[in-house]
Formats: sequence, C-alpha cells, structure tokens
Amino acid sequence: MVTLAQVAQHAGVSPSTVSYVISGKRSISQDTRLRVERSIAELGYHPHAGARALASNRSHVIALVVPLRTDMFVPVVMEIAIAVTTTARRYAHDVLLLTSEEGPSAIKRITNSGLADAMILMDVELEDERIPLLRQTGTAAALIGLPADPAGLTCVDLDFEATGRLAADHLADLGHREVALIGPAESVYRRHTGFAERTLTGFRQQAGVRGLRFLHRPCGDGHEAASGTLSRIFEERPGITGLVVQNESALPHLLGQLRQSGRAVPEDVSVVAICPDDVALHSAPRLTSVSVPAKEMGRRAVELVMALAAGRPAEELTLLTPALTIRESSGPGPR
Amino acid sequence: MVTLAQVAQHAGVSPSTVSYVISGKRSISQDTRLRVERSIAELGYHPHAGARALASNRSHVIALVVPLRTDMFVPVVMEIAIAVTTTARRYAHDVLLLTSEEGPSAIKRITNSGLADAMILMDVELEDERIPLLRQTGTAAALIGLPADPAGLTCVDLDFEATGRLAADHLADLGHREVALIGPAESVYRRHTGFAERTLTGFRQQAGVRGLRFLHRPCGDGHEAASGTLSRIFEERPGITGLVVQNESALPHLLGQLRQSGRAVPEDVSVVAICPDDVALHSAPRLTSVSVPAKEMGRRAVELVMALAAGRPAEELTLLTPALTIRESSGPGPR
DNA sequence: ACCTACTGTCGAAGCGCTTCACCAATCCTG
DNA sequence: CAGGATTGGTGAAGCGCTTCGACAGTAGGT
Repeated sequence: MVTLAQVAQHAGVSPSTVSYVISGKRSISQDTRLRVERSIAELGYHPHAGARALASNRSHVIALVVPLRTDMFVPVVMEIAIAVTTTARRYAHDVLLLTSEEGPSAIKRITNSGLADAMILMDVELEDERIPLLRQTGTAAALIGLPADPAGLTCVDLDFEATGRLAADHLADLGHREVALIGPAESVYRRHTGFAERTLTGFRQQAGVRGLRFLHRPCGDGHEAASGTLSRIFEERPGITGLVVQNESALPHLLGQLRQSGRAVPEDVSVVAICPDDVALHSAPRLTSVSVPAKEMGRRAVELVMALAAGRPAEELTLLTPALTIRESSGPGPR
Repeated sequence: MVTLAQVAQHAGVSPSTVSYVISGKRSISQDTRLRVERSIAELGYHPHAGARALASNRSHVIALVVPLRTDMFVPVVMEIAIAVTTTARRYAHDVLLLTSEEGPSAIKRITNSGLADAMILMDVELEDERIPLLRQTGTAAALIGLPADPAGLTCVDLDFEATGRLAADHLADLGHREVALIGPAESVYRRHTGFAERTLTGFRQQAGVRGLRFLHRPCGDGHEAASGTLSRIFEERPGITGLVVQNESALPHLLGQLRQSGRAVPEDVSVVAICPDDVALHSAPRLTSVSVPAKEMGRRAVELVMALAAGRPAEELTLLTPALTIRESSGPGPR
C-alpha cells in the first residue's frame, strides 16, 4: 500500500505539503504541485480513507437510507439512488447504502461512528420516528419526501399538490367533466406517506375550482387489482372520461384493461399518468404525463446535504415544479 | 463523541480491555465484560469507523457495484442490493454503493483507499474489463453473473442453462410441439451479458432433446416492441403454442397483446416466465415461472465474500438450481 | 514443592492522515 | 528601504483504535 509519506519522499517534499496539494487548503507553488501530482499518479496513490477520516473528522461518505417496503415504485427508488451516488462522486464522496430496516438506531450508529458525514433519507413518513433524532443530533441530512412538520429540516420533493392541480387543469382544459384519480395502494395512504395525499389534495382543490366531478380510488399492484378498480370506477360513474393515474405498476394493467373493455385511449377516455418519462414512453399509446423527476431529486438532495455538511446554510424546502408533457393518451372531452 | 478511552474510564479498566471485550479476540472475565458492556450501553458508545479501519486494516465495509445500464430488470437489481445490505449487517458490515459508471478505476480506488474490505459486482459481462484487475489485486470479490472464464473468481448466479432446459421440458411435458423463447433486448445479447445466452443454450439443447420446434426472438422494452415481436412470431410460426419469456418488463405488454389478439392463456398459448415471483403473481393469469432468486443471490454473495475477506476459501462457482412453479398460464398442448 | 501453562489485564506503540504553529523568503507600500 | 503582509514550505502532535509484549496471579502436572 502506498502512503502519503512515500509520495512525499518520492516528490522530495514533506508529508504535509503532499496533504496540502491534495486538499488544496493552502496555496502551493505551481512547481511543487506538479511534482507531487506526478508522484501521486506514478505511485498510484490513494489516501487511506480511515486515516483521513480519523484525522480530519470527515469521512467523505454520504449515507443513503432506502425504503424496504416497496410501496414506492422500485425503479424510481433505484434511479434516485443512482443519481445520488453519481452526484456524490462529483463531490468526491461515496455513498453508504442503508435500509430502513435498521430503523432509527441506524442514524445514531452512523453519526456516532463517523462513518458518514451526512444522510439522505427516502421514504419519509408524515410522522417519521427518525426525525426527532435528526433534529436533536443536528445531523446534516436531507429528506426526499415531506414529513408533517418540515421546519428546521432540509427536504426535497416533487410539488405533488401542484402535480394534482396540473393534471386536473389539463383534463378540464380538454373539456372533461367527470374524472377519477387512481392512486397507489390503500396501505400507502394509511401510512401517511405524504405524496399520495398531497396529490389528492391538489387534485381535489383544482377539480373544485374547475367544476370537475371527481372520484378517488386507491389501487393495489397487479392485474387483478387494476382491473377490479377500473371496473368499479366505471360502474359507479359511467360518465367518467378522464383518468389520472399515480401508480406506475398498475399502469400497464390499467391500459390493457381499458383496451380490452373497448374503451379507446384517448378517444373514449383520456389518461394522464404521474410517472417517470420512460414508463410514459413505453406505454401504448404514449402517455400524457407529469414526470417524476427522480434524477433531479437525487441530485438536489446531494447538493443540499453537501452544503449542510460544509456548514453552509441550505434551503429548507425544495419543491420541484411539476411539468406536464402532452402525448397521445389525452384528447378532447365529450362534445 | 464518546471514545473508547471514556468507556474504559467509566468501566474502570484499560482501553485495551474494552477493545478486547468488543472484538472478543482475548478472553475476558465474565465480570469485567459485563461491566464494560454496561458502560458501552450507558454512554451510547459506537467505535469510530475510521480509527478502527486505520488500526486494524479492516473497514467492515463491502462495496457493491450496481449496473448503470438498465438492461437488467431494475427491481431485481434493487432486491439484490437490499439483500446484500441486510445480509451484510448480520456480519456487522455496511455496504458502499458504487455504480459501474466509474469503471475499473473504482476497484483500484476502493481497494487502495481501504474503504472496503471486499466487493460484490453485478452486471458482469463475459469479457469484463474489471476482472483482470480483480485477479491481479487479489481483492476479495464475488461476482453476481458469470464471466467467460470464471476460474479463480468467486461467482454466484442462477443456473440459466438449467432454467432454459426446465422451461423447455415443462412445455414438452405438456405436449407442446412448437415453442418460442422471447428474450431481453437485442443489445443485451450483443453485450454478451451471459445470462441471456445461457438460457438460450439450455433451451435450445433441451428443445432438441425433446423434439421441439423452436424460435428465439429478443424483445425490446415497451408495448410496441412487445406487440411487434409477438405478431412477427405468430406470423412466422402460426403453430406456436408455447412461449417462454425472459423479459420482465415486456411481460405485461405481451400478456395484454395475447388477450387482445384473442389468444387465451393457457387455452391457446402456454406462457412460462423467467421472472421474480411477485411479477408472476401480479400478472393475469398468474404465471407459471422459473423464479429469479434475487434475495438468495445477494445473500450468497455476501457470505462468500465474507469468507474470502476472512481468508477462508470460498466456492468458486455457485450456480443456484432453478425451480419452476406451475401456475395458471401453462396447460396442455394441442390435441 | 517447583516449574510450566494459562488467564486476565495493562501500557504503549503505531496505523496514515490533517492541521497547527512556526519559519524563511519574497512582496508591497508609504 | 524599513516594516508588515503574503506566500510556500516544514515538523510534530494527535485523531481513536488495535495489538503486541509484558506481567501478575492462579492452576495443573509431577
């Protein structure tokens, strides 16, 4: 293993100089910097992470807590996780993967052991038991998702209320009068995971403003749940011509079921999905959708948390503005 | 921050004693052990990861390299990742998440910096450029997937050849005579990611043995690709009554298309999927499937890598035996 | 009874790095 | 051109832990 001392010797300078070249915390003459850098490359030197963490009290690691429960759409979780690690690398940081299985104690363990400088939490619940701990330990942390009381925390999320409003507006604009919101599984609402409820709130509000008659139904995963939900909706409200779907895994089943039951999209029913773009693009017809900006959320979370870890202040609430892309699944309403 | 020295003082012993209590590397009297353990709990002590890594040369971290390219089914990747982290925790280890973006240099960086004691690589290609590095540095590593030459490496994978044979056998047993294998996107075959080719090999072999006439077609993601592939298959071979599908994301579209084109499953066409169980269960009809044991793979990889890191020898090749579960999508063939 | 062996504990060295205090040389600035 | 800044470099302390060797004290074998 190559050590800093060896690099120093090879470059003919003192260890501290090498350290300063690497960290950039002091000005170093062009000349010696080059010499040191050449030695580093030549010897293939990489600083020992543990030693560095011990001496500097910073590990250059961000902990990412991913949900175990899979009522968040798994590909979105993965996309965020990947965005987090690639962004972290741009800050010369690595990512430690934790699951919510370990619970709140994981937070204590990580902060106390100095394993990570900062944390990013996904799958935040409205009354998340980890939040008091975060507040009290003053850990540099960003939440992806919104708890009930985000004061003093740093949160990133899509503005789901605006998303709901946007979807309602789009259907209203097209002339639809009766619409339905198909959400995630009921368990998600019961666990108060925020995003589902916020979409509903925004949707309900704007539906009111625009005079839309509307229905809201949760929908489980799988084909059966999807087709059951769908037929019950049309049974109850045969006049429905607009559907907003916030449930990625039900989407293909829902579309298949519509096709099979003889309702053409968009001629008979318009569909607006809340999903990642690639899901919208891989459906038939291609879906008008409000995209879930997973990459952006991951990236922002890292940026915020890096600011916090560096002692800089960070925006408390980052609500990403939703964007609706009109594709082939939505068209003019009745008449 | 609580240090080992503080624990020692609190318990009235020397620091080294505390260390030995924690590591169990020397025998400690019942009496002092209890006293120390109580102090640890009382002070909420967690060893400083960096200091420990520096002194002991072991970081208690496993690096997990996940694919960036998403031609592996994302939920499977995620499930493996989660299985890896939960299993790692049982060995008191944490998991560092890397993406294949950084390429082979990541391996050097991690091993040289002592950030991780071992690595688990997913998305291994037949001629993976990281493998020489692994061999040469002697890194404790496990591969999930099979390279062209696994000699001297530690690999875990589903036995895809057996999987192909199993699927062929099942259809043959049911009396089908003409069948098709619908695989992942063509790009996957071109990149030689092993698993697709191995399934094909096993399927072809057993189809030969059982006298099945068969066709093989890759299939892209999305509805269009799926329905296109399907109609071309039936155009070319109208007599086909059995389908093996190794493409999770095409599955719902394929099934929808079959339904729509008036082919009943399993009355007209039998479908055998190679996919995780929950995908099979969430389809309609529930699919006869060979399950991809993601959890098991993650778990095994950790166990193997922990053995290697501890200097114990490890199985070079772990091929998990596939299991076919008969559900509702496969039935008797023609006649 | 003596020597050996083992058990339980301690002290201290040292892992590889960062950073503080210090120094020498150069640079302005009035 | 004196005096204070500024720049570029060094030496050494010390971060919190593990681990080696030492050392009492007790046990076991003969």
